[in-house]
Amino acid sequence: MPKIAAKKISESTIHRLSIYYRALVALENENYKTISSKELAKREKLTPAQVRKDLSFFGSFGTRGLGYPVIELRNRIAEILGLNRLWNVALIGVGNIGSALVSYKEFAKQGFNIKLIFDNDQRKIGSNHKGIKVSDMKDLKTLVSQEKIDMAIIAVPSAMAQAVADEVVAAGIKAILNFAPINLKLPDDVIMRNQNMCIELEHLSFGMTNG
Amino acid sequence: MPKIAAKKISESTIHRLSIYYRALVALENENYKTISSKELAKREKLTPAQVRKDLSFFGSFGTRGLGYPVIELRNRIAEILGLNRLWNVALIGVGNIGSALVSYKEFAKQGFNIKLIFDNDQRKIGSNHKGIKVSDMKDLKTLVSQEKIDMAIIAVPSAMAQAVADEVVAAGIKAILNFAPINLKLPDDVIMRNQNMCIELEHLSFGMTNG
DNA sequence: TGCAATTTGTGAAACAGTTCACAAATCAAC
DNA sequence: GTTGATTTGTGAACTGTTTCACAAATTGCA
Repeated sequence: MPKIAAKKISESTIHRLSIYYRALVALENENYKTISSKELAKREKLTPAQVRKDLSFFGSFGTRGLGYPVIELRNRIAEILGLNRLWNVALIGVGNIGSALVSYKEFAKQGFNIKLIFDNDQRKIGSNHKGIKVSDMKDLKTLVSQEKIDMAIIAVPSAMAQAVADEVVAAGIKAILNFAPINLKLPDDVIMRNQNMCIELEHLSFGMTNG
Repeated sequence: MPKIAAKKISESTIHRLSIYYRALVALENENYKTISSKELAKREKLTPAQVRKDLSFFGSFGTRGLGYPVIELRNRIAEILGLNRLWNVALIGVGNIGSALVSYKEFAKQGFNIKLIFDNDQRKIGSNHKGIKVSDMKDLKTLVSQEKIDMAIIAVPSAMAQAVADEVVAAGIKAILNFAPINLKLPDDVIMRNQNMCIELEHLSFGMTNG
């Protein structure tokens, strides 16, 4: 496996890598063989220099005078992002958000495979969601290690989120996507991303108020 | 209404404002009367200087030696973010994500009121979601102006998202929260935020791969 | 082969965001 | 009041990110 991130890669570069990846998938479908930084930038409302700088952190896979080979670059970015493998994901909490996520096709398409679902509501435990039986939270540790879970998605009410996060960490999971609108306290070796839908709406309302 | 943003406020500051807002609501419930930048920073894993700098863009509402008055600051941030009013929101697309959003209580709690739901699937039109009847996309323009809609949430499949966005813009809406994983092309006077859940998972898989 | 056009890769410059450090304001105690 | 402790508000320094600008590589065409 190639060594990456000798220099630290910025959050924004990683984010744009995901954007490039999607753009390249689209370009492949449109039968492009190569793409220049100029054109790629135009499509995604970025600058050509930014595209080149981002990609240059990971090596040089373009051809001067021609651009980047679409398929090769798409593969390379997939490799960098860790998308050329399957990730086993456990979903904790099968309320509104949780049940939407089970059916969200983009996850599976990118190799994120929701393998286990947990809840602590007795009425939900045992029920079926898209072919997955909801398990009891108390079996978390056992099942997570049995099923080799890599990541957890926390979609429980705010009040329970920290306790759930602690259990997830205790079960040995090192990556968490958190939908609860609170700031989880976690050990340094666990990576976490927050997905707070209200904050995005608030960004819009800020824009409308102070435009 | 007070004039804000003489200097341009950065995206990150706006984002942190939402974080401060939540922290202050929590502090109010814990009966804090004042809070120092030091303590607020500690709670949200930021630096005291950052907190002070962020708040200073909007005036000075702290007391030296004491800190910030919790209720007053919470109110002021609500005002800055535009949270001291109701926003009428139209939801377009009532699939997995869409129906989760209708029931998502945080929206209503922050004054984002989903007033209309649209879909183009005949089987869904007329059906009820949390007391809101799903309308036909072809009535978008009429209903949006009738109900004084301020914002749209687009939760339709990627392939339809641009066409839907065009209709939304034509209906006079100036703010869009987009859940489709594509880059919408919009006029300059329309503000838009993307909410792409896959990208956050990819960020985690990057972290796990290159940790 | 040679020449014009194109486009990458990358140091350097410019810009933006964060942290530092300290004067000024306030508080609490005596 | 005066003193000592605390904490804000903010220029200045610093750090990180983006953009610029150009040499080097490659293509396509004559």
